[in-house]
Amino acid sequence: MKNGRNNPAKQSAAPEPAVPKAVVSRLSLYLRELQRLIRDGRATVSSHQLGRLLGFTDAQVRKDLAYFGQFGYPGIGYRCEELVAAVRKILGTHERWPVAIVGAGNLGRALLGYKGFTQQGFNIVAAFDIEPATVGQSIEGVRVYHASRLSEVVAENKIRLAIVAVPAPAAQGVADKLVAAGIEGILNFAPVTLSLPPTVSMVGVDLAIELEQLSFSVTNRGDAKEPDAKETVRLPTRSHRSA
Amino acid sequence: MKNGRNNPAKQSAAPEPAVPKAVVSRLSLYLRELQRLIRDGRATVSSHQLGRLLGFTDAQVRKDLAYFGQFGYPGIGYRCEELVAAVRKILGTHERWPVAIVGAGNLGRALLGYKGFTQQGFNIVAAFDIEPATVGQSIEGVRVYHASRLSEVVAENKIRLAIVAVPAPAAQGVADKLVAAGIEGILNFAPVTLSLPPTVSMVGVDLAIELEQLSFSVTNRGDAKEPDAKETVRLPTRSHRSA
DNA sequence: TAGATTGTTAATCGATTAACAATC
DNA sequence: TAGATTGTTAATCGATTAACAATC
Repeated sequence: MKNGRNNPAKQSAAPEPAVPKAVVSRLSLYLRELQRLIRDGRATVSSHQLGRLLGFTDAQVRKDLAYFGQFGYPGIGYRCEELVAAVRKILGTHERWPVAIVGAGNLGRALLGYKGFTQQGFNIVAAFDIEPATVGQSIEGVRVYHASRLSEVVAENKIRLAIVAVPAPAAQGVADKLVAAGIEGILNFAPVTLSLPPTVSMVGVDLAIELEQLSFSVTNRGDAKEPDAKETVRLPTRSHRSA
Repeated sequence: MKNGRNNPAKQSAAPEPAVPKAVVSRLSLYLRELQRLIRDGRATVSSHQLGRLLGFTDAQVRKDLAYFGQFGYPGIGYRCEELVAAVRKILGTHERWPVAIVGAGNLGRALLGYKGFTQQGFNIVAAFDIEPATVGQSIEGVRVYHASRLSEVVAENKIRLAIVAVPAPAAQGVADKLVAAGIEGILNFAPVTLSLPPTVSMVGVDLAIELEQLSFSVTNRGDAKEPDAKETVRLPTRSHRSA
């Protein structure tokens, strides 16, 4: 119906609006909130309610979801269970992902024991390090291999996602090995910019940078919006990277 | 010179364009890259070079910096040392921040030992927990107090920033106590939306969500841009939350 | 039915990019 | 000087919000 007429140039393969990164990020927040609503016994939720919980407008919630299909019921809202299933399918977490972690130090060990991964559909199935004292150990039930066995173990376990938790100077080398091993996505905790081929996705989490963002907003207070302090109710801060 | 004429309506207190959150986030990336350039012995860098390293345009780099002043030299570029000092001042990390951490479990302990915080101007000076076995301990040289002593210790040490690393169900309660203690900014690792007064800033890091973002981009591959594969050189992935 | 709420289009708003005079 | 690069304004692009017919 749409895109059919008056566009003789491009024939097949509609350009597909391409989902903005920000939309996907909010999708995860919707999912988290929906799961909590279900735990609290809620059966349905409106875009207005869901938005209010996260500090978004109802229009934004509907628009975000509309990128992927029609999930709501006019007059009713969204059925929580149903929407959770839909969002998980969109995000790809309706099936479990085996994940590798490189670096079993301070941070790596904490991540190995993080329950949230398991709960949301990720299983850390292998760890890698080069410390002789660490290699061969089993941490939180996960075996630590020597980094030289990366390709082998990744292939054996059909691992597509990896977490990098090594010191900054080692990160690029590790990333190169992960790419060579066929890894498709990297969650990078090392405070460095990684050079990666465009075929590999990356999400970076720099813990010091997160604190810097806080430092900035705490330092520059009173500047931004203020005029409309009409809301008496204590509203949730915008959750993920707000401030 | 600017804003002087033809604006008789608003008299004092110029509206101040208000810095977009995305700009501040890139500022941290510029800082990280500049620090590496200095380590590599570079004295100056152009907006084009700095942008290239991070996957931004030169115009964006200049525009971002222009929000805060004039730091460059036409024909030369930016002096790295000088720009680092300027950016740190903007972010507020030219002075050290004492930070509290609540939750000395799995993740909390890892954060207590994280060197990156110290390097970028943050000192974790106190930890809090409620586990009798943990309270009283000293971890990585940081004393663990009982959570009931929050207000007291926060005031004594003039702590303005706190890290929340407790289980999800405890997070809101902890946040309330932090607010009551006068904390101004919270780095939240608990996978929940916190309700906070607008006077308190928050940055949220949900580790499972970061993996979900990866899962999405790895799942939806081949969709987005592709047409211009003119770059043969392996360019850095956009560093912080790219993909 | 009246009330609630969706999906979607159009209007608004904001952020990025291009372009260029000024400067070293 | 010619070449490089800034800071800034204007043009473009994209994302958010408002509005509303369709639906339950």
